[in-house]
Amino acid sequence: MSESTLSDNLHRLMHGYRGRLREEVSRRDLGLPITHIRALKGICRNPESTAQSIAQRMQRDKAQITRVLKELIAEKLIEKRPNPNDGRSYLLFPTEQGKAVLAELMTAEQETAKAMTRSLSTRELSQFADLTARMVANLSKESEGGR
Amino acid sequence: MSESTLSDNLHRLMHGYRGRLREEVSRRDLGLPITHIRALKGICRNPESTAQSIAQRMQRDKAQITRVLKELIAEKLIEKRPNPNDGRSYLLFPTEQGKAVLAELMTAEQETAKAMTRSLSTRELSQFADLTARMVANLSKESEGGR
DNA sequence: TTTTTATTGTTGATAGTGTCAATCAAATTT
DNA sequence: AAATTTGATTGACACTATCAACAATAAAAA
Repeated sequence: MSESTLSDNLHRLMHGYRGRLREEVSRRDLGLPITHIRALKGICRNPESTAQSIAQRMQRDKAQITRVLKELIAEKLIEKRPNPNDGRSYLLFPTEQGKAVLAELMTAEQETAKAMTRSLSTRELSQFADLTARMVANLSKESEGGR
Repeated sequence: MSESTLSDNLHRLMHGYRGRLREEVSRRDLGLPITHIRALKGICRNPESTAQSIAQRMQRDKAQITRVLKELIAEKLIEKRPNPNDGRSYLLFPTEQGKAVLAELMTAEQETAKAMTRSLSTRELSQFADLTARMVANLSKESEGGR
């Protein structure tokens, strides 16, 4: 039995993490879905962000990103201005309110991570980060390896 | 910077994993969504399964489970029979076809896991499993700890 | 036993997420 | 100039998650 608990463990972890984060977020009366949070974070952290760059960084469909951005704009957490270097695209900036909200969101995220990793040592945490990153890399680069 | 790549790493890993698994599954012309796969797996592995037990094991909403089961039944991968011990519930059984499909699905899952973990040693793999399980446990048990 | 409460499964409603295809405008290449 | 590519948007749809209400049955309390 338990031939591949890897899969189930991943699902459980992700589900648990997202649920807990949502709790922390709504406890602070920040009614933002997780994708919106991640997008806002990306925009705050990376100046000169465009819809395209956010989509790439999050590895999400650009259609999805367009909709998320539209909602972030509607809630006045970000704004977009024409990109002086490319008439097709817009640069994305957090508003003051957006920055403030993100700060709270980051606190919520840290609380969640803290609860989730409360029994892990620093060493184990960095091991986990390392392993995760390597698996992500394995999944993205297709061409090489055993195929 | 990078205060909490933990969150993003998890998202990326999960997204990558699910995408890859979906690929493997559809390559084999098994048009099953991932939740359905997990439910089928649970039913095959655990005799005497009920909707309730599946929902608990997967930590999913029972409404969601009801719908998934309905579809698995429609595709003749499982069947349900009245539970002799409880007039409210039904016992779930895989059909022969269901068992056959699951076998293929498990192959797909293993291929995916193999690709994802191709650069990890056995030791690292079990470390990862251990850390994941501990985090899941941290998230489920609320009461104790620092709160 | 009768009444009350809890559990199992179902349905409806709605929100969030992911993917694909088509479109328009601007940029780039030919 | 014409053709192609790219950035953003929209439409359509499938998948996933959550909540509330409900009927039937079971279990507990009175």
